[in-house]
Amino acid sequence: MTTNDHSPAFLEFLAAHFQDGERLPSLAQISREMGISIAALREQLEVARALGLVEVRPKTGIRRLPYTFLPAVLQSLRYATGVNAENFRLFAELRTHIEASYWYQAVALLTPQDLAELMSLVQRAEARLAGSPPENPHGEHKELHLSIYRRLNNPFVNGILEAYWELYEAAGLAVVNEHDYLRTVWQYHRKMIEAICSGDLDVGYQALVDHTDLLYKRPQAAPRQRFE
Amino acid sequence: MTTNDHSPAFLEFLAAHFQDGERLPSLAQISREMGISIAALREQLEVARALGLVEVRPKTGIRRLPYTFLPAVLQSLRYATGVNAENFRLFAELRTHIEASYWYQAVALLTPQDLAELMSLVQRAEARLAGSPPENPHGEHKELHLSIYRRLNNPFVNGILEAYWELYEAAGLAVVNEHDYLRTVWQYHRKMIEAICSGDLDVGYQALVDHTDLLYKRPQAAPRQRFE
DNA sequence: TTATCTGATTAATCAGATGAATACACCGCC
DNA sequence: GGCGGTGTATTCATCTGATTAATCAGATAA
Repeated sequence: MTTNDHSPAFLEFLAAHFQDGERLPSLAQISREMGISIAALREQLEVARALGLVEVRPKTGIRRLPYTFLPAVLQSLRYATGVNAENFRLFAELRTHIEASYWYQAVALLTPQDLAELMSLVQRAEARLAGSPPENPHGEHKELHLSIYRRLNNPFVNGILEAYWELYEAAGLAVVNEHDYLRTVWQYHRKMIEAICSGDLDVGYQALVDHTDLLYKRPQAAPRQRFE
Repeated sequence: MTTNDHSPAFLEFLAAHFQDGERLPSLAQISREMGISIAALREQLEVARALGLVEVRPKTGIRRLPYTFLPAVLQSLRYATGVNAENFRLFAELRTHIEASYWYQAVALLTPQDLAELMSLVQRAEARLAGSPPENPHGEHKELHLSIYRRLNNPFVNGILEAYWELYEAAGLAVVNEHDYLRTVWQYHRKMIEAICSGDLDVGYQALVDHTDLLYKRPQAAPRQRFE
Protein backbone atom coordinates (compact mmCIF):
# COMPACT_ATOMS: atom_id res chain seq x y z
CA MET A 1 0.00 0.00 0.00
CA THR A 2 2.23 2.73 1.24
CA THR A 3 5.26 1.26 -0.43
CA ASN A 4 4.30 0.65 -4.00
CA ASP A 5 1.82 3.17 -5.27
CA HIS A 6 4.21 3.59 -8.16
CA SER A 7 2.08 3.75 -11.26
CA PRO A 8 4.28 3.75 -14.33
CA ALA A 9 2.87 6.85 -15.96
CA PHE A 10 5.43 6.79 -18.72
CA LEU A 11 4.50 3.26 -19.78
CA GLU A 12 0.89 4.29 -20.16
CA PHE A 13 1.98 7.40 -22.02
CA LEU A 14 4.05 5.20 -24.30
CA ALA A 15 1.28 2.69 -24.96
CA ALA A 16 -1.40 5.31 -25.48
CA HIS A 17 0.20 7.90 -27.74
CA PHE A 18 2.62 6.09 -30.05
CA GLN A 19 2.94 3.23 -32.48
CA ASP A 20 5.64 0.61 -32.90
CA GLY A 21 8.72 2.20 -34.43
CA GLU A 22 7.43 5.71 -33.91
CA ARG A 23 9.76 8.33 -32.55
CA LEU A 24 8.88 10.12 -29.33
CA PRO A 25 9.53 13.79 -28.56
CA SER A 26 12.70 14.76 -26.75
CA LEU A 27 13.05 14.17 -23.04
CA ALA A 28 12.63 17.87 -22.35
CA GLN A 29 9.37 17.96 -24.28
CA ILE A 30 7.94 14.78 -22.72
CA SER A 31 8.93 16.12 -19.33
CA ARG A 32 6.85 19.23 -19.99
CA GLU A 33 3.89 17.28 -21.38
CA MET A 34 3.79 14.88 -18.44
CA GLY A 35 4.43 17.58 -15.89
CA ILE A 36 7.43 15.95 -14.26
CA SER A 37 11.12 16.75 -14.24
CA ILE A 38 13.57 15.17 -16.63
CA ALA A 39 15.23 13.33 -13.76
CA ALA A 40 11.96 11.72 -12.68
CA LEU A 41 11.10 10.95 -16.27
CA ARG A 42 14.44 9.29 -16.83
CA GLU A 43 13.81 6.95 -13.93
CA GLN A 44 10.67 5.67 -15.59
CA LEU A 45 12.34 5.65 -18.96
CA GLU A 46 14.97 3.34 -17.57
CA VAL A 47 12.23 0.87 -16.63
CA ALA A 48 10.80 0.99 -20.13
CA ARG A 49 14.25 0.36 -21.48
CA ALA A 50 14.85 -2.53 -19.12
CA LEU A 51 11.60 -4.08 -20.32
CA GLY A 52 12.79 -3.69 -23.92
CA LEU A 53 9.92 -1.40 -24.85
CA VAL A 54 11.96 1.51 -26.16
CA GLU A 55 15.26 2.14 -27.83
CA VAL A 56 16.94 5.37 -26.88
CA ARG A 57 20.00 7.04 -28.33
CA PRO A 58 21.46 10.54 -28.44
CA LYS A 59 20.39 12.59 -31.39
CA THR A 60 17.90 9.93 -32.52
CA GLY A 61 15.92 10.15 -29.32
CA ILE A 62 13.41 7.60 -28.09
CA ARG A 63 11.73 5.04 -30.34
CA ARG A 64 8.98 2.61 -29.39
CA LEU A 65 9.81 -1.02 -30.12
CA PRO A 66 7.52 -3.92 -31.01
CA TYR A 67 6.41 -5.74 -27.87
CA THR A 68 8.50 -8.59 -26.57
CA PHE A 69 8.25 -10.52 -23.32
CA LEU A 70 11.89 -11.57 -23.38
CA PRO A 71 13.65 -8.66 -21.66
CA ALA A 72 11.33 -8.66 -18.65
CA VAL A 73 11.87 -12.38 -18.14
CA LEU A 74 15.58 -12.09 -18.66
CA GLN A 75 16.08 -9.24 -16.21
CA SER A 76 14.20 -11.01 -13.48
CA LEU A 77 15.69 -14.40 -14.27
CA ARG A 78 19.27 -13.18 -14.31
CA TYR A 79 18.80 -11.72 -10.87
CA ALA A 80 17.06 -14.86 -9.65
CA THR A 81 19.87 -17.15 -10.73
CA GLY A 82 22.43 -14.73 -9.30
CA VAL A 83 20.74 -14.95 -5.94
CA ASN A 84 20.11 -18.69 -6.03
CA ALA A 85 21.44 -20.98 -8.73
CA GLU A 86 18.66 -23.48 -8.00
CA ASN A 87 16.31 -21.05 -9.68
CA PHE A 88 17.76 -21.91 -13.04
CA ARG A 89 16.72 -25.52 -12.64
CA LEU A 90 13.21 -24.45 -11.72
CA PHE A 91 12.99 -22.22 -14.76
CA ALA A 92 14.40 -24.94 -17.00
CA GLU A 93 11.72 -27.26 -15.68
CA LEU A 94 9.05 -24.73 -16.59
CA ARG A 95 10.51 -24.52 -20.06
CA THR A 96 10.30 -28.28 -20.61
CA HIS A 97 6.70 -28.31 -19.41
CA ILE A 98 5.78 -25.53 -21.79
CA GLU A 99 7.46 -27.25 -24.71
CA ALA A 100 5.68 -30.49 -23.98
CA SER A 101 2.27 -28.96 -23.47
CA TYR A 102 2.42 -26.89 -26.66
CA TRP A 103 3.87 -29.69 -28.79
CA TYR A 104 0.82 -30.73 -30.78
CA GLN A 105 -0.41 -27.20 -31.22
CA ALA A 106 2.97 -25.89 -32.38
CA VAL A 107 3.80 -28.77 -34.69
CA ALA A 108 0.46 -28.46 -36.43
CA LEU A 109 1.41 -24.95 -37.52
CA LEU A 110 4.71 -25.85 -39.18
CA THR A 111 4.87 -25.39 -42.95
CA PRO A 112 6.60 -27.78 -45.36
CA GLN A 113 9.37 -25.23 -45.68
CA ASP A 114 9.75 -25.13 -41.89
CA LEU A 115 10.14 -28.89 -41.88
CA ALA A 116 12.78 -28.74 -44.60
CA GLU A 117 14.74 -26.21 -42.59
CA LEU A 118 14.42 -28.29 -39.44
CA MET A 119 15.70 -31.34 -41.29
CA SER A 120 18.65 -29.38 -42.63
CA LEU A 121 19.40 -28.21 -39.10
CA VAL A 122 19.60 -31.84 -38.00
CA GLN A 123 21.93 -32.70 -40.84
CA ARG A 124 24.18 -29.75 -40.16
CA ALA A 125 24.35 -30.68 -36.49
CA GLU A 126 25.18 -34.30 -37.26
CA ALA A 127 27.93 -33.16 -39.59
CA ARG A 128 29.46 -31.00 -36.89
CA LEU A 129 29.23 -33.84 -34.39
CA ALA A 130 30.92 -36.25 -36.78
CA GLY A 131 33.67 -33.84 -37.79
CA SER A 132 37.22 -33.94 -36.59
CA PRO A 133 37.50 -32.49 -34.18
CA PRO A 134 33.84 -32.91 -33.33
CA GLU A 135 32.06 -29.68 -32.48
CA ASN A 136 29.12 -28.99 -30.18
CA PRO A 137 26.27 -27.89 -32.46
CA HIS A 138 24.80 -25.60 -29.86
CA GLY A 139 23.51 -23.02 -32.32
CA GLU A 140 21.60 -25.71 -34.17
CA HIS A 141 20.21 -27.09 -30.92
CA LYS A 142 18.84 -23.73 -29.89
CA GLU A 143 17.49 -22.92 -33.31
CA LEU A 144 15.79 -26.31 -33.63
CA HIS A 145 13.86 -25.92 -30.44
CA LEU A 146 12.89 -22.30 -31.00
CA SER A 147 11.84 -22.94 -34.60
CA ILE A 148 9.34 -25.59 -33.59
CA TYR A 149 7.42 -23.17 -31.39
CA ARG A 150 7.89 -19.94 -33.32
CA ARG A 151 4.72 -20.32 -35.40
CA LEU A 152 2.61 -20.23 -32.25
CA ASN A 153 3.25 -16.52 -32.45
CA ASN A 154 2.74 -16.32 -28.72
CA PRO A 155 5.12 -13.68 -27.32
CA PHE A 156 4.91 -15.14 -23.83
CA VAL A 157 5.74 -18.68 -24.85
CA ASN A 158 8.48 -17.54 -27.17
CA GLY A 159 9.87 -15.10 -24.62
CA ILE A 160 10.22 -17.80 -22.00
CA LEU A 161 11.83 -20.26 -24.39
CA GLU A 162 14.28 -17.66 -25.66
CA ALA A 163 15.11 -16.57 -22.13
CA TYR A 164 16.01 -20.15 -21.31
CA TRP A 165 18.53 -20.37 -24.11
CA GLU A 166 19.98 -16.96 -23.40
CA LEU A 167 20.65 -17.87 -19.81
CA TYR A 168 21.81 -21.32 -20.78
CA GLU A 169 24.51 -19.71 -22.87
CA ALA A 170 25.34 -17.12 -20.24
CA ALA A 171 25.85 -19.93 -17.74
CA GLY A 172 28.43 -21.44 -20.06
CA LEU A 173 26.55 -24.70 -20.44
CA ALA A 174 26.68 -24.40 -24.20
CA VAL A 175 30.17 -25.86 -24.48
CA VAL A 176 30.74 -28.38 -21.75
CA ASN A 177 28.65 -31.34 -22.80
CA GLU A 178 30.23 -34.68 -23.54
CA HIS A 179 30.24 -36.17 -26.97
CA ASP A 180 28.25 -39.30 -26.11
CA TYR A 181 25.47 -37.28 -24.56
CA LEU A 182 25.28 -34.99 -27.56
CA ARG A 183 25.12 -37.86 -30.01
CA THR A 184 22.24 -39.36 -28.11
CA VAL A 185 20.43 -36.04 -27.97
CA TRP A 186 20.69 -35.58 -31.70
CA GLN A 187 19.36 -39.06 -32.35
CA TYR A 188 16.26 -37.93 -30.52
CA HIS A 189 16.17 -34.71 -32.46
CA ARG A 190 16.24 -36.59 -35.74
CA LYS A 191 13.48 -38.85 -34.47
CA MET A 192 11.37 -35.84 -33.53
CA ILE A 193 11.67 -34.16 -36.90
CA GLU A 194 11.20 -37.34 -38.89
CA ALA A 195 8.12 -38.12 -36.85
CA ILE A 196 6.67 -34.71 -37.60
CA CYS A 197 7.35 -35.14 -41.31
CA SER A 198 5.55 -38.46 -41.40
CA GLY A 199 2.69 -37.23 -39.26
CA ASP A 200 3.50 -39.38 -36.23
CA LEU A 201 2.93 -36.61 -33.76
CA ASP A 202 2.75 -38.99 -30.80
CA VAL A 203 6.11 -40.52 -31.64
CA GLY A 204 7.61 -37.05 -31.92
CA TYR A 205 6.08 -36.08 -28.62
CA GLN A 206 7.55 -39.10 -26.93
CA ALA A 207 10.97 -38.32 -28.38
CA LEU A 208 10.72 -34.77 -27.11
CA VAL A 209 9.83 -35.85 -23.59
CA ASP A 210 12.45 -38.59 -23.47
CA HIS A 211 15.24 -36.36 -24.69
CA THR A 212 14.57 -33.68 -22.12
CA ASP A 213 14.50 -36.34 -19.43
CA LEU A 214 18.10 -37.02 -20.31
CA LEU A 215 19.04 -33.70 -18.74
CA TYR A 216 16.39 -32.81 -16.21
CA LYS A 217 14.50 -35.58 -14.52
CA ARG A 218 10.85 -34.68 -14.32
CA PRO A 219 9.45 -36.47 -11.25
CA GLN A 220 5.97 -37.25 -12.55
CA ALA A 221 6.08 -36.20 -16.16
CA ALA A 222 2.45 -35.46 -16.75
CA PRO A 223 1.21 -36.83 -20.05
CA ARG A 224 3.80 -39.55 -20.36
CA GLN A 225 2.52 -41.78 -17.64
CA ARG A 226 -0.69 -42.19 -19.54
CA PHE A 227 1.09 -44.63 -21.82
CA GLU A 228 1.69 -47.21 -19.15
CA MET B 1 24.84 -3.89 -30.05
CA THR B 2 25.38 -0.20 -29.66
CA THR B 3 21.96 0.40 -28.22
CA ASN B 4 21.65 -1.94 -25.26
CA ASP B 5 24.97 -2.44 -23.52
CA HIS B 6 23.15 -1.47 -20.37
CA SER B 7 24.41 -3.72 -17.66
CA PRO B 8 22.35 -3.29 -14.53
CA ALA B 9 25.22 -2.68 -12.14
CA PHE B 10 22.90 -2.01 -9.25
CA LEU B 11 21.13 -5.36 -9.61
CA GLU B 12 24.44 -7.15 -9.37
CA PHE B 13 25.40 -5.00 -6.44
CA LEU B 14 22.13 -5.93 -4.80
CA ALA B 15 22.45 -9.64 -5.42
CA ALA B 16 26.08 -9.81 -4.41
CA HIS B 17 26.28 -7.82 -1.19
CA PHE B 18 23.00 -8.25 0.64
CA GLN B 19 20.55 -10.81 1.97
CA ASP B 20 16.78 -10.94 1.81
CA GLY B 21 15.34 -8.40 4.20
CA GLU B 22 18.67 -6.71 4.77
CA ARG B 23 18.84 -2.94 4.72
CA LEU B 24 21.10 -1.20 2.22
CA PRO B 25 23.14 1.95 2.86
CA SER B 26 21.68 5.32 1.96
CA LEU B 27 21.50 6.44 -1.64
CA ALA B 28 24.34 8.90 -1.07
CA GLN B 29 26.56 6.16 0.29
CA ILE B 30 25.75 3.63 -2.45
CA SER B 31 26.34 6.36 -4.98
CA ARG B 32 29.83 6.86 -3.60
CA GLU B 33 30.56 3.14 -3.39
CA MET B 34 29.46 2.49 -6.96
CA GLY B 35 31.09 5.63 -8.29
CA ILE B 36 28.00 7.04 -9.96
CA SER B 37 25.78 10.00 -9.23
CA ILE B 38 22.62 9.70 -7.21
CA ALA B 39 20.51 10.52 -10.26
CA ALA B 40 22.07 7.69 -12.26
CA LEU B 41 21.74 5.36 -9.30
CA ARG B 42 18.07 6.20 -8.87
CA GLU B 43 17.40 5.26 -12.48
CA GLN B 44 18.69 1.77 -11.80
CA LEU B 45 16.98 1.65 -8.44
CA GLU B 46 13.69 2.30 -10.18
CA VAL B 47 14.24 -0.81 -12.28
CA ALA B 48 14.90 -2.89 -9.19
CA ARG B 49 11.75 -1.52 -7.67
CA ALA B 50 9.71 -2.24 -10.80
CA LEU B 51 10.96 -5.82 -10.65
CA GLY B 52 9.84 -6.05 -7.04
CA LEU B 53 13.34 -6.71 -5.76
CA VAL B 54 13.56 -3.87 -3.26
CA GLU B 55 11.29 -1.87 -1.04
CA VAL B 56 12.30 1.72 -0.55
CA ARG B 57 10.92 4.31 1.81
CA PRO B 58 12.10 7.57 3.33
CA LYS B 59 13.97 7.23 6.58
CA THR B 60 13.86 3.42 6.44
CA GLY B 61 15.89 3.37 3.26
CA ILE B 62 16.23 0.47 0.85
CA ARG B 63 15.49 -3.13 1.82
CA ARG B 64 16.07 -6.21 -0.29
CA LEU B 65 12.96 -8.35 -0.74
CA PRO B 66 12.65 -12.12 -1.25
CA TYR B 67 12.70 -12.97 -4.92
CA THR B 68 9.47 -13.09 -6.84
CA PHE B 69 8.83 -13.40 -10.55
CA LEU B 70 5.43 -11.75 -10.38
CA PRO B 71 6.25 -8.04 -10.73
CA ALA B 72 8.39 -8.51 -13.83
CA VAL B 73 5.62 -10.49 -15.51
CA LEU B 74 2.99 -8.05 -14.42
CA GLN B 75 4.80 -4.96 -15.63
CA SER B 76 5.41 -6.41 -19.05
CA LEU B 77 1.99 -8.01 -19.29
CA ARG B 78 0.12 -4.86 -18.36
CA TYR B 79 1.88 -2.98 -21.10
CA ALA B 80 1.29 -5.81 -23.56
CA THR B 81 -2.44 -5.88 -22.97
CA GLY B 82 -2.58 -2.10 -23.12
CA VAL B 83 -1.00 -2.17 -26.55
CA ASN B 84 -3.00 -5.12 -27.83
CA ALA B 85 -5.85 -6.74 -25.93
CA GLU B 86 -5.31 -9.98 -27.87
CA ASN B 87 -2.19 -10.48 -25.78
CA PHE B 88 -4.31 -11.28 -22.76
CA ARG B 89 -5.83 -14.25 -24.54
CA LEU B 90 -2.37 -15.49 -25.49
CA PHE B 91 -1.18 -15.20 -21.92
CA ALA B 92 -4.31 -16.90 -20.62
CA GLU B 93 -3.65 -19.76 -23.01
CA LEU B 94 -0.14 -20.10 -21.65
CA ARG B 95 -1.55 -20.22 -18.16
CA THR B 96 -3.93 -23.08 -18.98
CA HIS B 97 -1.10 -25.03 -20.60
CA ILE B 98 1.08 -24.58 -17.54
CA GLU B 99 -1.70 -25.66 -15.21
CA ALA B 100 -2.38 -28.75 -17.26
CA SER B 101 1.24 -29.75 -17.65
CA TYR B 102 2.03 -29.39 -13.95
CA TRP B 103 -1.15 -31.08 -12.77
CA TYR B 104 0.17 -34.48 -11.70
CA GLN B 105 3.34 -33.03 -10.21
CA ALA B 106 1.49 -30.37 -8.23
CA VAL B 107 -1.33 -32.57 -6.97
CA ALA B 108 1.14 -35.14 -5.71
CA LEU B 109 2.56 -32.53 -3.35
CA LEU B 110 -0.72 -31.58 -1.67
CA THR B 111 -1.05 -32.47 2.01
CA PRO B 112 -4.23 -33.80 3.64
CA GLN B 113 -4.69 -30.38 5.19
CA ASP B 114 -4.36 -28.75 1.77
CA LEU B 115 -7.13 -31.02 0.51
CA ALA B 116 -9.36 -30.15 3.42
CA GLU B 117 -8.93 -26.47 2.71
CA LEU B 118 -9.60 -26.99 -0.98
CA MET B 119 -12.78 -28.83 -0.16
CA SER B 120 -13.90 -26.07 2.17
CA LEU B 121 -13.22 -23.58 -0.60
CA VAL B 122 -15.56 -25.50 -2.86
CA GLN B 123 -18.27 -25.56 -0.23
CA ARG B 124 -17.93 -21.86 0.48
CA ALA B 125 -18.16 -21.10 -3.23
CA GLU B 126 -21.24 -23.27 -3.66
CA ALA B 127 -22.88 -21.52 -0.74
CA ARG B 128 -22.24 -18.11 -2.28
CA LEU B 129 -23.58 -19.33 -5.62
CA ALA B 130 -26.73 -20.67 -4.03
CA GLY B 131 -27.36 -17.60 -1.89
CA SER B 132 -29.94 -14.98 -2.56
CA PRO B 133 -28.87 -12.95 -4.23
CA PRO B 134 -26.27 -15.32 -5.66
CA GLU B 135 -22.72 -14.02 -5.55
CA ASN B 136 -19.77 -14.67 -7.84
CA PRO B 137 -17.23 -16.57 -5.73
CA HIS B 138 -14.28 -15.08 -7.54
CA GLY B 139 -11.97 -15.03 -4.53
CA GLU B 140 -12.55 -18.73 -3.99
CA HIS B 141 -11.97 -19.42 -7.68
CA LYS B 142 -8.63 -17.69 -7.65
CA GLU B 143 -7.55 -19.23 -4.36
CA LEU B 144 -8.53 -22.73 -5.49
CA HIS B 145 -6.38 -22.60 -8.57
CA LEU B 146 -3.39 -20.99 -6.91
CA SER B 147 -3.51 -23.37 -3.94
CA ILE B 148 -3.23 -26.41 -6.15
CA TYR B 149 0.08 -25.27 -7.59
CA ARG B 150 1.57 -23.47 -4.61
CA ARG B 151 3.39 -26.51 -3.26
CA LEU B 152 5.45 -26.71 -6.42
CA ASN B 153 7.37 -23.88 -4.86
CA ASN B 154 8.41 -22.78 -8.30
CA PRO B 155 8.55 -18.96 -8.37
CA PHE B 156 8.23 -18.88 -12.14
CA VAL B 157 5.16 -21.07 -12.33
CA ASN B 158 3.54 -19.31 -9.40
CA GLY B 159 4.45 -15.88 -10.73
CA ILE B 160 2.78 -16.55 -14.05
CA LEU B 161 -0.34 -18.00 -12.48
CA GLU B 162 -0.66 -15.10 -10.06
CA ALA B 163 -0.10 -12.59 -12.85
CA TYR B 164 -2.98 -14.13 -14.73
CA TRP B 165 -5.40 -13.60 -11.87
CA GLU B 166 -4.16 -10.12 -11.14
CA LEU B 167 -4.75 -9.05 -14.70
CA TYR B 168 -8.01 -10.96 -14.84
CA GLU B 169 -9.26 -8.84 -11.97
CA ALA B 170 -7.83 -5.63 -13.40
CA ALA B 171 -9.69 -6.32 -16.63
CA GLY B 172 -12.93 -6.48 -14.67
CA LEU B 173 -13.71 -10.03 -15.70
CA ALA B 174 -14.14 -11.05 -12.09
CA VAL B 175 -17.71 -9.88 -11.85
CA VAL B 176 -19.43 -10.23 -15.20
CA ASN B 177 -19.96 -13.97 -15.55
CA GLU B 178 -23.38 -15.44 -15.83
CA HIS B 179 -24.85 -17.65 -13.18
CA ASP B 180 -25.26 -20.75 -15.35
CA TYR B 181 -21.68 -20.64 -16.47
CA LEU B 182 -20.44 -20.27 -12.90
CA ARG B 183 -22.54 -23.18 -11.65
CA THR B 184 -21.08 -25.40 -14.33
CA VAL B 185 -17.54 -24.28 -13.54
CA TRP B 186 -17.97 -25.11 -9.88
CA GLN B 187 -19.31 -28.54 -10.67
CA TYR B 188 -16.01 -29.16 -12.38
CA HIS B 189 -14.12 -27.71 -9.46
CA ARG B 190 -15.85 -30.10 -7.08
CA LYS B 191 -15.09 -32.95 -9.41
CA MET B 192 -11.43 -31.99 -9.50
CA ILE B 193 -11.00 -31.84 -5.76
CA GLU B 194 -13.00 -34.98 -5.09
CA ALA B 195 -10.93 -36.80 -7.67
CA ILE B 196 -7.73 -35.71 -5.98
CA CYS B 197 -9.02 -36.85 -2.60
CA SER B 198 -9.86 -40.31 -3.92
CA GLY B 199 -6.62 -40.59 -5.86
CA ASP B 200 -8.21 -40.45 -9.31
CA LEU B 201 -5.63 -38.08 -10.71
CA ASP B 202 -6.64 -38.76 -14.30
CA VAL B 203 -10.27 -37.90 -13.61
CA GLY B 204 -9.18 -34.69 -11.94
CA TYR B 205 -6.94 -33.87 -14.86
CA GLN B 206 -9.77 -34.36 -17.27
CA ALA B 207 -12.03 -32.11 -15.22
CA LEU B 208 -9.35 -29.43 -15.18
CA VAL B 209 -8.91 -29.53 -18.94
CA ASP B 210 -12.63 -29.63 -19.66
CA HIS B 211 -13.44 -26.72 -17.37
CA THR B 212 -10.82 -24.46 -18.93
CA ASP B 213 -12.14 -25.37 -22.35
CA LEU B 214 -15.40 -23.78 -21.30
CA LEU B 215 -13.73 -20.41 -21.50
CA TYR B 216 -10.78 -20.65 -23.85
CA LYS B 217 -10.92 -23.17 -26.66
CA ARG B 218 -7.59 -24.91 -27.01
CA PRO B 219 -7.32 -26.00 -30.66
CA GLN B 220 -5.38 -29.22 -30.18
CA ALA B 221 -5.30 -29.71 -26.45
CA ALA B 222 -2.21 -31.80 -26.14
CA PRO B 223 -2.59 -34.64 -23.67
CA ARG B 224 -6.33 -34.97 -23.95
CA GLN B 225 -6.41 -36.46 -27.38
CA ARG B 226 -4.49 -39.43 -26.08
CA PHE B 227 -7.68 -40.68 -24.51
CA GLU B 228 -9.50 -41.27 -27.75
C1' DT C 1 31.82 7.13 -55.39
C1' DT C 2 33.82 7.08 -51.00
C1' DA C 3 35.71 8.80 -46.99
C1' DT C 4 36.26 12.57 -43.79
C1' DC C 5 35.03 16.65 -41.46
C1' DT C 6 31.67 19.73 -39.24
C1' DG C 7 27.70 21.24 -36.88
C1' DA C 8 23.34 20.52 -34.62
C1' DT C 9 20.51 17.73 -31.72
C1' DT C 10 19.77 14.77 -28.12
C1' DA C 11 20.67 11.85 -24.37
C1' DA C 12 24.06 11.05 -20.29
C1' DT C 13 25.86 12.39 -16.21
C1' DC C 14 26.53 15.16 -12.50
C1' DA C 15 26.10 18.38 -8.40
C1' DG C 16 23.31 20.79 -5.43
C1' DA C 17 19.09 22.74 -3.31
C1' DT C 18 14.64 22.10 -1.46
C1' DG C 19 10.70 19.44 0.03
C1' DA C 20 8.23 15.49 2.12
C1' DA C 21 7.76 11.16 4.51
C1' DT C 22 9.10 8.31 8.18
C1' DA C 23 11.03 6.28 12.44
C1' DC C 24 12.44 7.12 16.88
C1' DA C 25 13.53 9.25 21.02
C1' DC C 26 11.87 12.55 24.08
C1' DC C 27 8.79 14.85 27.04
C1' DG C 28 4.81 15.78 29.59
C1' DC C 29 0.63 14.00 31.25
C1' DC C 30 -2.46 10.88 33.55
C1' DG D 1 4.81 3.21 35.36
C1' DG D 2 2.37 3.54 31.14
C1' DC D 3 0.64 6.28 27.37
C1' DG D 4 0.10 9.69 23.82
C1' DG D 5 1.59 13.57 21.48
C1' DT D 6 5.66 16.23 19.74
C1' DG D 7 9.95 17.26 17.91
C1' DT D 8 13.91 15.99 15.31
C1' DA D 9 17.15 13.67 12.55
C1' DT D 10 17.52 10.64 8.66
C1' DT D 11 16.36 9.29 4.30
C1' DC D 12 14.14 9.30 0.01
C1' DA D 13 11.57 12.43 -3.58
C1' DT D 14 11.76 15.94 -6.78
C1' DC D 15 13.42 19.56 -9.31
C1' DT D 16 16.81 22.67 -11.61
C1' DG D 17 20.66 23.91 -14.23
C1' DA D 18 25.12 23.06 -16.24
C1' DT D 19 28.40 20.26 -18.58
C1' DT D 20 29.77 16.25 -21.29
C1' DA D 21 29.34 12.68 -24.66
C1' DA D 22 27.13 10.25 -28.41
C1' DT D 23 24.97 10.24 -32.70
C1' DC D 24 23.19 11.63 -37.13
C1' DA D 25 23.00 14.30 -41.37
C1' DG D 26 24.81 17.17 -44.54
C1' DA D 27 28.84 19.38 -46.52
C1' DT D 28 33.32 18.81 -48.19
C1' DA D 29 37.34 16.78 -50.15
C1' DA D 30 39.93 12.75 -52.22
